[in-house]
Amino acid sequence: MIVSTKGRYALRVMVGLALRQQEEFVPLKTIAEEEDISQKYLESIMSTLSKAGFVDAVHGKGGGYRLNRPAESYTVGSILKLTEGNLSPVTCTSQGCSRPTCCKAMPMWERLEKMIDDFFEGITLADLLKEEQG
Amino acid sequence: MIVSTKGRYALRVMVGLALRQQEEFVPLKTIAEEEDISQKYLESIMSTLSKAGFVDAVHGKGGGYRLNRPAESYTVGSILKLTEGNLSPVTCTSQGCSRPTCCKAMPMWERLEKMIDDFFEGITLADLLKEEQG
DNA sequence: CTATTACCTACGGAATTACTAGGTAAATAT
DNA sequence: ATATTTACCTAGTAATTCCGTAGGTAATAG
Repeated sequence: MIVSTKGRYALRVMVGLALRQQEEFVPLKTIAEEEDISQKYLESIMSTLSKAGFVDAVHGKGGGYRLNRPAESYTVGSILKLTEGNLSPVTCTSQGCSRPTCCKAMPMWERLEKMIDDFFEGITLADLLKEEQG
Repeated sequence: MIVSTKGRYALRVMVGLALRQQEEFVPLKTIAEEEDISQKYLESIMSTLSKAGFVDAVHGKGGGYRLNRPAESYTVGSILKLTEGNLSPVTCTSQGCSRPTCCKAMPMWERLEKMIDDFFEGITLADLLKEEQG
């Protein structure tokens, strides 16, 4: 599997924040309850998003997190790459091939990786907001 | 990651067998040495391929494994699905979504899964044989 | 009947994933 | 000031998956 819970949670949280635009700061506790994610686990995810500058964070009462850019400017790819590390479908492309001189499959893996990257970079948070719910 | 060593080894083995067409039976030991894969680990992979009827196997001297169909008839997708179980990029599509009624990302995951499936089903062992080596 | 091969069940170590525990620091309200 | 509310930090841990290993049994050929 390419995308673990960490990346999927991050995406859900970002969608949730995008629904509020940049109106207000939303405390972690509220996000965790709304998204039904463990508060403690969510901390580490928000920390990643905050350090990377994807969200603004303020301490104290009335504080919390909010987006600092419009939803159109966040690609799904950027969020997933940040939280997952990378989106390589095989270690061959991310960590090198063990048989570089003879691997017949390498060109295929490279094409696949590019296809997946293009897919995720072509979708923004704003696109996700438009989706019909299941 | 979508494709683990198990699937990648299986693919390499099948490519190796395809190079020999259906001329001869190749013993596991030979395959393991050529592909530099642990003999014991390879056993479990060959067992999967054999049970699924992807290869013929015969015991005893002069025995081993060989393809039972032309290389064009094996899609990469069929080999990887067999050995990996599934090729879902997220558990949401393979094991169900934890928030089916409100997940904005679900349509995206479904599109991605289909894209990956189409990709792998569109490539055969014969296509891989034509690839230039790295 | 011996050598060579595939086949089978079970176990084990390492890495990754998905959290949890317990505190500190900053901002605000009173 | 001080209490409350929030984010931030370091560390640990349980569960799962991945990647193999160990040790045998069954079939085939010479």
